[in-house]
Amino acid sequence: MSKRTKSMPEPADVAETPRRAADRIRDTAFDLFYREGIRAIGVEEIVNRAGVTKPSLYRAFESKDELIAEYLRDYDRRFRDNFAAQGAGHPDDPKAQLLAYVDYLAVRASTEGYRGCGLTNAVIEYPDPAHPAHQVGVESKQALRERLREMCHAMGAADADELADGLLLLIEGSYVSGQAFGERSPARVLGAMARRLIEASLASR
Amino acid sequence: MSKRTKSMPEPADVAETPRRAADRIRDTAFDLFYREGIRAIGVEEIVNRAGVTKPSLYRAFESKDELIAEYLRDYDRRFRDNFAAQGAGHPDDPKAQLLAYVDYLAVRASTEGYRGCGLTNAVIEYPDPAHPAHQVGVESKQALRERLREMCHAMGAADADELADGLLLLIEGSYVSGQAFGERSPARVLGAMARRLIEASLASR
DNA sequence: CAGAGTACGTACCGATCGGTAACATTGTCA
DNA sequence: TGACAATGTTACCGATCGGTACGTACTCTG
Repeated sequence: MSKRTKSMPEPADVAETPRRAADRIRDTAFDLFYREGIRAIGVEEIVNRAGVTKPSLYRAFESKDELIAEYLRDYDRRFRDNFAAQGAGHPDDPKAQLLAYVDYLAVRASTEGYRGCGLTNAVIEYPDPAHPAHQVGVESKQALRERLREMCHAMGAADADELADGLLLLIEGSYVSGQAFGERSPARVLGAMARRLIEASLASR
Repeated sequence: MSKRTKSMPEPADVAETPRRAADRIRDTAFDLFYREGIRAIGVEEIVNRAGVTKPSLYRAFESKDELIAEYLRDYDRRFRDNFAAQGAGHPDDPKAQLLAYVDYLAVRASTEGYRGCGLTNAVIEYPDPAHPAHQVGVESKQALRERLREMCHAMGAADADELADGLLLLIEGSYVSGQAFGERSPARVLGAMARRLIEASLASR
């Protein structure tokens, strides 16, 4: 890792600490919005912690609401990636893929300081359907529901849509319960419960 | 319904529109906090809608945080009452009591404009464990978990604690999903899923 | 080396936040 | 009638909110 020359900056070699103000803002906002809540964090705190200034924020983002929407779209992207990554070890086996994610979530939602799903939290923080935060959150949840339906159908469940909704309830329940119970979260039984619902659906085929 | 005499005011006969400023504030705060979110509502808006003034609020409540805690304690009280009321038709039948609440919730969480559980929402809005709103919310959830465990044990479930947590996940999932999906909420399958988990637990006895 | 364009900071805006001091008004009781 | 408690009125506090006008430093290009 040698110091790069001034005359030839390569984008890749400064990836550790983003040099662009917009990137630092994005990263800082992601962290603060997720951990502390969106309404709880003002733009002042974001720019302070990012080591930049307010005008830099408003040059890169139209408004705080737009920054929030950006954060949530980013969160959604990471979620989809992670959801896919957890099941990557089981190609063409939707049931195993689903259980892999569920088992992952059961652990993650039972760690101290867990803060749930950023998208779910956003929908709750912004109940107004007209607010971008609400909209992005809802769209992501609809996509997840659809994905679960596809998987349940693919695994040959008798009542795929119903099973998918049941699993969605368990998953969302794990998101929020993790925040209230910490290490002893009810989310620890998520895997067992998901298996019971799935088995019941596959048995009654 | 005759007009009461001035000399003998009865507490019960003015219940419709509370005359005391503190009561009006309490009722208005309950409504606004629940529907719009706690952080979204300022004390100014509360007193305006309640038709009172700010000093009246601060004569009755120490601070906004204390008013929030009061709101949540009130919410918890109503929740317990309602939870008991739904099962009141089935004395000495914990399974039927639980299913009665679950069936009630499935309908309520699938109505347009549903705003979930005020306590769950508060825990999400105030992730800081030191904040009274977080604490009251968590305490209420712990009590619910304990209640579910008792009921699952009483109905003779093989793994009562595990089943209780599974049902808690379904219930909490219904609270939050109702806000994202409205009428077509996954919460509509809550009853069917709860029954499957319960039957599985009772069968393996 | 000049000049353009980009990236950023200093300082400030009006509005609203939670909260309070001082005083006037009302209705209820003795 | 007169005391008391409850409420309203008005005006204000410092802090923070989201947002912006304007000046400055750097870098790339001619």
